[in-house]
Amino acid sequence: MAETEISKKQQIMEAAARLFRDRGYSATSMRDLAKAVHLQAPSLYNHISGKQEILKEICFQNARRFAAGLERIESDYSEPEDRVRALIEFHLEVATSDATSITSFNDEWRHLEAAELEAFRQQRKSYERRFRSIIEQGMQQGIFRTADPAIVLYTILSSIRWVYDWYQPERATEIEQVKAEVIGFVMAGLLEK
Amino acid sequence: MAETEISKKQQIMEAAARLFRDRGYSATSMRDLAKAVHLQAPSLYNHISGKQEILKEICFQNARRFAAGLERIESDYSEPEDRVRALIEFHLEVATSDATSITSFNDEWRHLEAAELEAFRQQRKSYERRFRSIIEQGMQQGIFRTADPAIVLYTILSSIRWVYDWYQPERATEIEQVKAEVIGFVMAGLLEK
DNA sequence: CCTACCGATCGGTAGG
DNA sequence: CCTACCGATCGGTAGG
Repeated sequence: MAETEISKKQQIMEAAARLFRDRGYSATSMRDLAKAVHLQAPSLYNHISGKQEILKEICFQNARRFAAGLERIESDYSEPEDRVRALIEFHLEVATSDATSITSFNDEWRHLEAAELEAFRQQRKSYERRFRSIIEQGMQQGIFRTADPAIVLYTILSSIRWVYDWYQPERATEIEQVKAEVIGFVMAGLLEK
Repeated sequence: MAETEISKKQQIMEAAARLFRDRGYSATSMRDLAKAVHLQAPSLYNHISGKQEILKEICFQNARRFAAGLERIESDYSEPEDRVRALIEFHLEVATSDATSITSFNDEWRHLEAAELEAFRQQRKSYERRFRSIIEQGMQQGIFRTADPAIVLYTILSSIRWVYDWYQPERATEIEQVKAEVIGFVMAGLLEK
């Protein structure tokens, strides 16, 4: 049945994301993964073509998600300040709504094979370039403090990353506070005066 | 000869740190490591007791380094603002002087075995507690903006981390600029007004 | 979806 | 410091 097929593949993908996050791609065996979804290892191959495919899907699915988010924010807002604020909020939203998949995306992409690794790097580079040009615009307009845009970009992106490792669903009540404070902190570092 | 023994072990440790950074602990085989230092795999065991020992040494050596740095800064400075500034500069100095070893320390410690993992987590927790209490002091004194000290701590620590991944020795001329701008950015987010 | 099984590679030891 | 080699485990296939 197509319906159960899809659902089982989804289960496998989610279990894989969790295992990749907890142990890393290389330390996760297909037998570990099979156990997590109550299958024997060979049965996995009825749903997926291999370990590498799982990683590929996780990485590129998230790359598309970030590209789409950036697209949306660029069309919803025109001021650099609003755009950066929305981007930080977007990153934090993703971090708290789908933390497991994102930590694979953040940390395990280096285990992609050569061709996919290259494509992934290019997509990330493109994302960074667009984010950076928003920062540059804000500096040119005198809204942001003048600084090296690349340094500012990486500092902002990194400053968000701890949330992926730290966030647990039980802390749901705190998440709005976390968002507000991280945004406050970063914007204070960014804005002129 | 003791002298050559020490030097060869050092070569192994440095090659391992580089491989762990590039491929991760699990994806690095003892045969990879042997090749990097021009030995056959079994010969490694004349210098080290096993793969796990290498990771243990990298992680705890760096834990001691950070503990010592914090100790020194706490005795050299008394004002929270000076202490935080010095801590950020210290992290950036370590990142640029010994990037390979530190990325293992940052990312590969989760592959420590149970007993060491527990000890490592405790040491890190202790470091974070001391750093956080400096932040709390600054807030109580009205020097830092009032916020959740834990959120501020993790945001600061993360905002420094990209340098480990990004820094390459050829960029030595830029490093003073990177330091100044990261410190400027973070302190602007932290300071009242 | 399973059992049976493949060749490759793993960390590490024996013995010199 | 090497050759020879160990048992365990890896990702994945055959065949039903």
